[in-house]
Amino acid sequence: MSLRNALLGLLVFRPGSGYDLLKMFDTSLGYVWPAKQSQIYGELTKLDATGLIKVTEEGPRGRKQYSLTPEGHAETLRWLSETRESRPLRNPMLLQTFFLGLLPREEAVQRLLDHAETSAKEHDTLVSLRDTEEWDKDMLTVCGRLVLEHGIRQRVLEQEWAHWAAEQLRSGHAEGPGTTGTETADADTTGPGVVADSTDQAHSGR
Amino acid sequence: MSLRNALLGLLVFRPGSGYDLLKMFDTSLGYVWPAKQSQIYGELTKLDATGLIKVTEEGPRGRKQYSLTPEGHAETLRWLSETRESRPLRNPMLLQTFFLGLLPREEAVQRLLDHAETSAKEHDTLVSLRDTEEWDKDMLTVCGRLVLEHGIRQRVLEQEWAHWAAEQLRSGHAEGPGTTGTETADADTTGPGVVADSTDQAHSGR
DNA sequence: GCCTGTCACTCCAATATTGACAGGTCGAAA
DNA sequence: TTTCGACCTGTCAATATTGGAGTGACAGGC
Repeated sequence: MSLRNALLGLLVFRPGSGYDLLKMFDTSLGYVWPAKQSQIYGELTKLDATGLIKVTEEGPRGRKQYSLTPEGHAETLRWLSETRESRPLRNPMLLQTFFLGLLPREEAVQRLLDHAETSAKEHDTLVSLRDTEEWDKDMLTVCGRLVLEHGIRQRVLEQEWAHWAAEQLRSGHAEGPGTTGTETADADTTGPGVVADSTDQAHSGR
Repeated sequence: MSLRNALLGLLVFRPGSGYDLLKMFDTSLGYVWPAKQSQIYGELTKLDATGLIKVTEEGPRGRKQYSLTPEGHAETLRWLSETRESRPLRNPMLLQTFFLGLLPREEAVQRLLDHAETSAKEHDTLVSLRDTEEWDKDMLTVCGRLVLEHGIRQRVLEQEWAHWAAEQLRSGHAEGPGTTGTETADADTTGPGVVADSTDQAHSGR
């Protein structure tokens, strides 16, 4: 539902074609809400049908320039004032981290360090983006910068955390299933009864 | 594709039913990869069909206990070693922030402060979770703690950032479209020609 | 005139996710 | 004994997202 609002939001500032919007997603908005071309065009069609935007001009190669209708403008303001229910965000990296104990310790550590390095690179990219003047051209300057700053801080956090986590594992409690060799894929990594079954499960043991 | 791996990952440690897994998503894994009941059951069926897991036991109320097959175990290890392509994560909060300039300044500031407060609450929840012993029962202790720590640091970041951002807006450059009244929903908030059109757009002006 | 690159849109199949509904079992308390 | 609150499984429609194919128009350089 938010792609829709992202598009409306962009169109508040200036009318634009699907292609224009796509470019903006690629260069800026996509950092916080990625969207593919097929999704953008599809959503624009729907928004047009709903009456939140309309075609105000047709250009060279079938180019359609969309603008907000008053309803679209209202909808955007409504959306902005709406209370967000803070649902947890999907994070593939953390998901993998959750199960990192299944890898041999050095590999697990390496994975974390890789993450730190990736984050460092992204950090540098964002910083140089911040310090560039061109930026003002296609970003919604003030608030765009807030978002950018968030990204930068985020990358710093990722690095610090990853190094800390790697250290945790290295100096780690010997406890982990840790060194599950790649060769023996035995099912009883944890052994039986590691976890006390809760309530009803006692049945199945019978 | 990752829900699948999340399920496999959980099943490495102990066999379990859809219901068991659902509970784990609700209490732990769901913080980094939310999933609904309907999705979990569906995915389990698919995994069973693929041969990555199998039913090893049937319990009281039609309960089916799934276990990993050797293939499932292998798949999990493969997934863990796989290089993640770091795609930007969707973040509704940042998306809204991007367009916060459309709200009157005080409201925008308030939104940010609300976010700080929400994060503070979540922070406390996570901290108390960390300091609880029961935690060890259903979490994959070592790595689970790494993930938890990430969550805690994240919430600290959110608070710091939100306060910083709020300050930025408050002391802000008067420039912003800022004080768009709620009453007059006029379309020309930005006025014409704010942004220099790039390349091809010149056509449309003709 | 031809070629290449960019612009610009449409359509589609596959998969992922949400939200809601439906239905049955068991244990314990009232 | 009934009833209630877990427990436990499923299905469905709607929507969101990904990834790609296919099409044609226009501009500039050769």
